[in-house]
This record gives sequence, structure tokens and C-alpha cells, in this order.
Amino acid sequence: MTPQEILQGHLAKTIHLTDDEFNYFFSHFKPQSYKKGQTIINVDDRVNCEYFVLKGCLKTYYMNDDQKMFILQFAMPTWWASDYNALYNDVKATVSLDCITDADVLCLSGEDREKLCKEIYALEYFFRWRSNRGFVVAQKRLLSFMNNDARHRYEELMSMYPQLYNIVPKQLIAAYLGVSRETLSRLYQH
Amino acid sequence: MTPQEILQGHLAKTIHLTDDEFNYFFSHFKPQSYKKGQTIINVDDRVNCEYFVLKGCLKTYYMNDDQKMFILQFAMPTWWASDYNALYNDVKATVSLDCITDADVLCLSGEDREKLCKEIYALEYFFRWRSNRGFVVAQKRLLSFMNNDARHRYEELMSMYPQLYNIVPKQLIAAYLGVSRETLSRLYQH
DNA sequence: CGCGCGATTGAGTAATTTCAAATCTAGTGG
DNA sequence: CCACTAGATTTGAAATTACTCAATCGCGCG
Repeated sequence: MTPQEILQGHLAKTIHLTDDEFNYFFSHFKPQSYKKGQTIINVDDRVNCEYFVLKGCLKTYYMNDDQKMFILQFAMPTWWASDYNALYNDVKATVSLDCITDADVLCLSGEDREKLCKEIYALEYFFRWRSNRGFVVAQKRLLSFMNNDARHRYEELMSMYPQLYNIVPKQLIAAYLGVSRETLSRLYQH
Repeated sequence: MTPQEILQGHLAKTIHLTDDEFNYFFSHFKPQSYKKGQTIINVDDRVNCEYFVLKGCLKTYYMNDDQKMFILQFAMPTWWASDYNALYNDVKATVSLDCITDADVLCLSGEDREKLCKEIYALEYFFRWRSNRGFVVAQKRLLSFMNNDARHRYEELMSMYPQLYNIVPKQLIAAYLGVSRETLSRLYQH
């Protein structure tokens, strides 16, 4: 699948665009390729873009003072990733974004997004819908955190995204679930 | 302050509307008053509205199979509350909304919100901005959950919303922090 | 072969939970 | 004004869970 087709298919789940509209939209994206381990957003960076994943797997994460990592999101193909706090509120990044595997992404700048939203109503709707979905997902994860123990959260994650098991080192899964890798290791041995 | 002034002041932080636009917007809200303890949204309800708080304090919460309560949000004046998953995805409510104190709210239906967003660009922008802010707040809370212990989360909440201490029973604070009330009780005695 | 990284295991420790009992408080009716 | 009650809060003690730290294991790669 071409980048266009991937983005097109993703949009089509929520809104309808004419071919002209879609091509215009697509023309604002900048394709970018990264190697495994490369950093896209660093703490204290100015954040100008959000990233639509075409191929590979990214992670957004926060590092505390003890260098302990907490993963906010694994971003797989057709997912969006950025430090949305930094991007929307024009402050420096507090979370980082980097590549778990080699990755191809499409970058969209904040200014272009705002411009496009003004020009094409369906896109404004799309981005509003996406924000809302993100909000709902974050709330669900919060609930799962409060309600379920680590084993339950692990099984939830694995049934939702089985691909992760092969792609992502176990210690990153632990950093997503909010447990130590030792605890995670003890979970799936009966 | 009148309901108009409260809503107006809230909007003005994000967007600018002419008086005519604002009055048109305001005309779609239905004022409603509730007594302490009254339920606004129940599990399995169809959710048609979101609620803008004018006075009082609401809570949105999830109840698990053991009847244990987890609070997603305390909604104070100028906050919005609903089951956004139910409202946006047109499914039945999984979280409940009720009144911690007597409360005055303004209701806006999902259809009216969509109509208004189409008619007035600034409102579409406002609601997108609000969703995004909600997303960022939920992510921050998630991080705080993973990174900080209960005492730290308690102090964070209290420094952010000191009013809560007087209005809200301690066990509800515990249900927000994700700890038992016994643990919370032990936190603030040195 | 041996290095290095990720994953596992063990043991002791810290934090939180549960359950039960005691205490406090606000509101009610006499 | 006081006694009473329901609900909220606190306390105690035992049990559970996850954490840390340290040591070991397993495997791919130069």
C-alpha cells in the first residue's frame, strides 16, 4: 500500500473527502523515515508536528528523575503520535517520541493542521473526532489502571494488540503497564 | 453571575464570539437543577447530552462488579461532564454521573453540538480544543498514576483543587486517587 | 568462544489491601 | 437541648502484592 492509500483508508473510517480534497490534504504531509532507536521528539524540544505512522512502531514515553520510563502509547501503523500537550499549548516537550523499529511516518505541522481545518470542514470534524477518541481511550486506560491488577492489564493489552508481543521488548511492555519488568516476567509463567 | 456570563467567560478563554453568535449558542442550552445525590446519567442509559456545570459539584464514576467506585472526574463550575464514550459513539453509558452537592447545569444535546459546530467555525474549534485538553489531562493523570505514590497524588489533587477538601467526602477523594479510604486516611496524619 | 543485552529467579522489604472494630459527626425527632 | 442514628472516618492487625537489588540464565553476534 502506498502512503496515500494508508492515510486515505484511515480517514475514510470517519469522514468522506473528494479526491481533490484528499490530494490537497495529503500534499501537506512530509514523509520521513527513521531507524530503530532514533529519536523524533526529545524532552525540551519545541514540537511543531504530529506524526502519522505508515510502517513500524513508535513509542511516546515519559522519563522520571530516576530514569524510569513510563510509556504512554505504542504507535502502530495508522496511529498518530506526538507530544500533544506541547503541540497544542506551544510549550516545550515533556514526553519523548522514538522508534522501536525502523519506521516510516508522515509529518503534519500544527499550522498546516489549523489551516486545513479552516479550509475543509470534514477535516476539522476528523481532528475533533480523533481528539475525542483519544480522550475516551485515555480514560479507559485510567479506569483499567485503577480497577485491574497487572495481570489483567497485560492480558487486555495482548488481546488488543497481539502484534506487540513479537515486536516490543518485554521491558517496554512493563513500562506501558506500569509494573517492573520482574513483576511482568512473573505474570506470564502461570 | 448569570448562566450567560459564566458560559461566556468560559468560552472567551479560547475563542471569540460576537454577541449574536453567543446568544444563538446559548439558546441551545437547557438549564437544569439537581439535588444532592441525584443521578444524571445511569449505567445503560442512552446519553444525549453533555452538561456544563454552573454551580455545585458532580462526579463521573465507574462501578465495578464488586460495587467498588472509581471516580473519573469531579466536575466543578465551568467544567463539562458526560459519558463521552456513550455520547460520541452512540452506545449505552458505562459510567454514571451524579451530584455531590445541589447543582445547576446547562445541557447541550449531541445533535445541537454538531449543528452548532457546522454553523459556527469558532465553536468547532472550541470543542476540538476542549477534547484535546481533556486528552492531555487524562494522559497526565495516567502518568501521575504510574509515577507517583498515593500521597503524592493526594497532594497534587489538593494543591490543584483545594475547594474539594471541604466539599467532597474523603472516601470519594480516595475513589478518585485509586486507593482505599483506609489508606487515604493514613496518608494525611503525618 | 565470549561479550552484552534482555529476561528470569530468589529473597527480603515496603506499600497497600482487607476485614473488623472503634470513633466521630451531622442531622432528626422528642 | 439532648439522645439517637446513619454515615463517614479512623485505627489496628494480618495478608497480599509489587518493588528493589542481586544473581543467574539464554541467546544472538562479532
